[in-house]
This record gives sequence, C-alpha cells and structure tokens, in this order.
Amino acid sequence: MPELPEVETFKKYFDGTSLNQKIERVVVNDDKIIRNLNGDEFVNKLTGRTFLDSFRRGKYLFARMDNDEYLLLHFGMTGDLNYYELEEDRTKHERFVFYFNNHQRLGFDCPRKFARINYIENIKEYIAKSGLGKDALVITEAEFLAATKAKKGSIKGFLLNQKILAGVGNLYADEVCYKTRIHPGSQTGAIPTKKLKEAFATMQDILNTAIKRSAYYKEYPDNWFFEWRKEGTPAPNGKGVVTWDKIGGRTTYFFPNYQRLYSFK
DNA sequence: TGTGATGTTGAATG
DNA sequence: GCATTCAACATCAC
Repeated sequence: MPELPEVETFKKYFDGTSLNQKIERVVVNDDKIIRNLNGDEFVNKLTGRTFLDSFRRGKYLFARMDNDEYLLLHFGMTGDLNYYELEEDRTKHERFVFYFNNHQRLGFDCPRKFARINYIENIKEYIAKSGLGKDALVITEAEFLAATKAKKGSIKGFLLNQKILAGVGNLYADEVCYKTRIHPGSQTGAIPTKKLKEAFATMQDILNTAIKRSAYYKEYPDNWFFEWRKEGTPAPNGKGVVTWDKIGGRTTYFFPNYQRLYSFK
C-alpha cells in the first residue's frame, strides 16, 4: 500500500526493528523482485552485513549497510515488511528474509511482485541516473511552481510523475485535486499560480497528516478519499456525484461540477 | 468469472 | 528530441 506516507511508516518500522543486528543468513524464496542481482548474488552480498540507518526519498527507502553500500527497497503495490521470530509468523508471500544474530528475522512480503529491490554500491550515482525527483515534502514551493511552467499534461499526471517530485501516488493525488477543487485533467501550466500554491501546500499538509497517523487509513480524517472516492458520493456543493476517468494513466475519481477544469486556449 | 488494484517502466505515439 | 500515453508485470479480492 505504499505511497510516501506508507513508505515513511515502513522506514520507522525498519529503523525500529532491523538496525545494528548482523545478518547471519539470507534466504531468497523468489528473486524476481531483486532487480540487479540473482538470488545467489543477493545472498552473498547481504550475508554478514549490518544495517546502520536508512533514508527515504519519495517512495524509495534506502538502507545503509556497514560497508557504506545500500539496499534499496521499493514496495511496488503490495510490498510489506515483517519483523518476527517464530516460523508461524512468516507471511505467505515472503520473497526473501534476513536472519539476524538475535534470532529475529526481517521478511519482505510481496504478493504481486511489483516491488523492486536493488543493491547499490554508489548511492549518488544511482539517484542521479534514476532521475528521481525531490521528495514531495522536501521540494520548495518555488521549485514546485517552476516545474509546472508551460506543462501541457494533466495536473494528475504531474503529481504522479516521480521525476518531478517523488512520493505522491494515485490516492493522494486525487485528494489534492479534490481539496483544492482542481479538475485532475486540468493542464498543469494553465492553472493560476495562486491555485498551484494552494495545491502545493495542500499536498504537503495531506502527506504530513497521513504520516502523523502512520498511514493508517482508518484514522484518517472522515472526509478523506476513503469516504468520497467511491461510486455515488454526492459532490460537496450538491451538484452531481463523483465520477471517474483514466487520467495520467490511472483511475481517477473527481467531481466534474465541483472541481474546475483549467486549460490553455 | 471477470475485472481492477495505493506502482514503474520501456515502447509507442504525437 | 521532448512530452505524454499505454500495455505489461503477478496475484488477490470483490
């Protein structure tokens, strides 16, 4: 379930459980999600290592090891971490697992295998090469506004583009558009600066609020997407109901008579 | 049973 | 070349 707030929550979980313990053994059940090494190489590289700390950028979690190299965890749609001791607590789709020297294990679970794991020797080079944008909570208003300039694509696609700003996913992008009353299909560069500033502030506010609640949807404010992002919800202004369309390549929910469509021309 | 899902990417298109 | 769109990836749940 990982967009930025979810990954931040994974980071806290990882930091709180898996640092400063030597990895004694690594078992790979399915190396499909390990992108730049095969299973045996992964085992060889990780065995004997210790995680020292981690940092997050967008939806990417980089875990630093005692050799100053990094393990990149990207959770895809269904990635999850599971720190446990007993075999009975092993999850069903555990793709690989680290056995620490304190008899605890860290398993990486991922049913759909969309997760991406990379072993990184040179972190700076990797990030530069990947083109990963600034974190959505780190990027400044000025940088955000500059990036929107003359963009003809949809605001939804803009918010989802990890090379422009990293961390916003499908749900939170819809929430930003909803709260600011911007039609998600609006051409980004055609939206007035004042409105874009509002979108920027709203985006960071939404992400921070979600992080405070540990990305636990049940504790989100009542009027957030889980309430309105479903068939038949009436618009806040009473004009029509929620509808959906494919925008920016993803299923997008919005209120056509509530969220304004901005476009060039 | 068929369909779509909180993500990314490389190929195709304009 | 650039910006944007789309199918593909694999499994589960409704």
